[in-house]
Amino acid sequence: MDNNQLFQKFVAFSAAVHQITNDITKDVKSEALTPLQYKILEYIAVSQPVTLSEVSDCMQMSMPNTSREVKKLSEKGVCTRITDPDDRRKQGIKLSAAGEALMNEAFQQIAVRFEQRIAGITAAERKEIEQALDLLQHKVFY
Amino acid sequence: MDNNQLFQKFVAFSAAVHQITNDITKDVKSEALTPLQYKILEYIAVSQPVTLSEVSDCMQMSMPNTSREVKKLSEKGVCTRITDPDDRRKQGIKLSAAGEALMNEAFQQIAVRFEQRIAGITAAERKEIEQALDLLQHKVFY
DNA sequence: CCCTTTAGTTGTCATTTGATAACAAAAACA
DNA sequence: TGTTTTTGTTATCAAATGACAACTAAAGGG
Repeated sequence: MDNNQLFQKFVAFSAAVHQITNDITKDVKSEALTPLQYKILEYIAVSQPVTLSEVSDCMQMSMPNTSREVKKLSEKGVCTRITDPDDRRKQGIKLSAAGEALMNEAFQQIAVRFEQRIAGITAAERKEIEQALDLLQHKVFY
Repeated sequence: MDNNQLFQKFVAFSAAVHQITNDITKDVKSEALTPLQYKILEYIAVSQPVTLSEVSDCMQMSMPNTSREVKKLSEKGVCTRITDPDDRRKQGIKLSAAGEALMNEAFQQIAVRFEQRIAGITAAERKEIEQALDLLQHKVFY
């Protein structure tokens, strides 16, 4: 069954991606943040501004726990919350300047490790990789 | 800088893979297992037989904690440990019959969701996806 | 205007996970 | 043979995370 073969590849591939990204982002998170807090901050970084509910949905955690963790993040000065003037129940969560600095540093480290990983690759291969990333993102991981 | 663009894609892609696989495997884990225990069991399933040290390395957890969690898994009857006759310090960890059954069921559920996700794709597209998975796994996530 | 829904907060408790010290036994090595 | 290294265990403690109840305030709908 061809279907099954593709699924096998998918499973192996997902496992590999998890493994490698864990490896690459290992020890990147600031000492001041717990792993969960780092993940939340990473999510905020790429999706800002976000609401608490969006964080809650995407991170698959309950509102009370999300509220607590985001509160800690803003207490640590890495994100800010401003009430949405159109709907004063909602709040827009963004990185603060300190948060931007922190995440820039983190991404920098990750970038270095990523480049080490793909060092010595030809321009043609690079192109192929780029296309493969695009393809999969559109057709499978959308 | 082209380098940076590729890195951006890599980050976005990794995030998407995490998100989608979390979504797909959500609620799949047996009620009897904690998330960590499920991940360990998944690792054992695809790499068996493994030693404790291998689990410890791959899951990036300390030996004491690994020992504890694997002990719980065998107490729950989902894996077995047999002492390596060639080196009696080591032990080969495998899924038990119950563990196999549990993981089969889990993979079944994941497979269903995966197929829903790629439903309505042409044979040519399927081929492309397969090739992209292979390419990335060999050149980036190895 | 009342009622319901949505968005978020606070507090509390249980469970999970991480960290560390102290240990045992087999293997490797000198 | 004695020492060191590898592999794993047990116990204990602290921190992180998850679950839930009770609450506030704003918005929406009749």
